[in-house]
Amino acid sequence: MPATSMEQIVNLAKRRGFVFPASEIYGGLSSCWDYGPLGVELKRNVKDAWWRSMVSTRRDVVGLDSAVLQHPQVWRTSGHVDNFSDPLVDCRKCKARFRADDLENAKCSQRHDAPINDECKSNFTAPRAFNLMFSTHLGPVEGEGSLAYLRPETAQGIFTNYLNVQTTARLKPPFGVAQIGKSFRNEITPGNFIFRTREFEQMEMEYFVPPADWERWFDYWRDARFQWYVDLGVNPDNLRRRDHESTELAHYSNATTDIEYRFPIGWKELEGVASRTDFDLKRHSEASGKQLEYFDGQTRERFMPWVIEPAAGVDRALLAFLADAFEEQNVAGAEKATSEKASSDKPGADKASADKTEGGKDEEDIRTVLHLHPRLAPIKVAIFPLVKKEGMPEFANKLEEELRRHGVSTFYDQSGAIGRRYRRQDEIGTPWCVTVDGESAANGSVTLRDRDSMKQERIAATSLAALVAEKLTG
RNA sequence: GCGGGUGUAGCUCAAUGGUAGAGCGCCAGCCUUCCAAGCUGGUCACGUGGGUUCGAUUCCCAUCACCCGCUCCA
Repeated sequence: MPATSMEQIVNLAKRRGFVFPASEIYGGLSSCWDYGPLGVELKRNVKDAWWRSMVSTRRDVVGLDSAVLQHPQVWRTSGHVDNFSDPLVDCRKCKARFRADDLENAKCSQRHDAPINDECKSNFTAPRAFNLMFSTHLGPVEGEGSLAYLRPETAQGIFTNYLNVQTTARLKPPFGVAQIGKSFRNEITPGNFIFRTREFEQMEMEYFVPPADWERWFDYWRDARFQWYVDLGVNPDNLRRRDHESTELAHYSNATTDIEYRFPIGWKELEGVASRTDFDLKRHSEASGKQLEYFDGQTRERFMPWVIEPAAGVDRALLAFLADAFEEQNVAGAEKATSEKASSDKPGADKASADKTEGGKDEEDIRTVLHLHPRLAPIKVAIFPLVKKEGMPEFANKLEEELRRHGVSTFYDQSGAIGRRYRRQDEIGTPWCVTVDGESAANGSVTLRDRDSMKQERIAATSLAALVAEKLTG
């Protein structure tokens, strides 16, 4: 189990404006969360990184943004109306929950996992149906004809647009269609902060391949998706792949691999890479009467593409990035050493530093750092005038404007000691801090401080924008 | 949904049947030339709704939310 607890993440998220409980002034709403100023930047950066990796840098994948509301027939065809609802019963005695349609295989935990008997059944609550899809009504009149569902996955919008996209973008398999957007599932048990919520955001890509090649592409995407997290700084030791047992496969899949992350709450699914076979296109073709097979002009062959789907959750990816980046360092010893060294040049400093050492002997000095990948960091560069005089604030202001013009997200802070300002930025994952001092106005140089190494270097202020851009793309 | 726990300031925690206090943070000022220094002042809370009571943050009930288990997914 990782040292970081979910509580620490939630606290930091609240304290610094990443994530707030939704409707908090009214007591909150179950498992709903709002993203604050830093959270929304982080989330955007996660999505941008995904889009860049899946769409922008590839010629074989295009994007799509389909509607949350689709024709109800879409969800009947996709199987979500039938397969997304489970009748459940609870045992009043042993508090276990069973699927009402699978009592044959249920075990009673109170009697050493013996099969449940009539005595158990007498303690059961009445079966309740849980349809995981949210329903709503289109138009002012509620009736059969106006029933609509909020999408439980973004994928179906891709399948229903398959022909539109394939023909207009003139694509031939293998090719992919990517989409980022909100989905909704009326989960029986949401919880664990933003890990499982009823409203959540997905990053899904449907990759259409010739049937004979499905295994090759399945392997390809499993590797590629795993590597994506590693490239964005996630410790590979906290990542693993888990193949689904045949019994746990979704109704549309013949093979699925989960990419799991070691969250503070244990190993949990981060992303699923599923082979969806030709299930969706075939069903939609049958139900709509539209020909969705691909005709290969070269081989003169006609085939229904198979689909490999990497489907990631934005919110849980964000949670994983936060958890993985989180570190609390006890720097009491290290800080003392440097401050003694620094102050030894000054007369009369020995006594003061000795007092400090004694007073802080068993006290902890915790430096909270988010080691976010620079591309994910909500703020790239923080700008500090060393003191509020001698033109330093003015110089710093101009530098900030310059950086913002270059699209670099910045934060200006002139309040408190310089060390405190560094700590503030460490806590929200800002990779670089720039300090403007007395020399800056004279020779245009500033101090660049690195979050992870805490090293400082002297650079020309005018080179900063290019330097940051290079580090972000490199 | 079921069982257990929790709910006081932005965060971490106190106290109390007679109307709440600390540390940190934050804001303002002074000071300060590179890793949470110091001084002064300030801001901010009893989850919500009922009940008992002269009086409830405290006791009771309900409700909401969060956390830990039981089950499902991205």
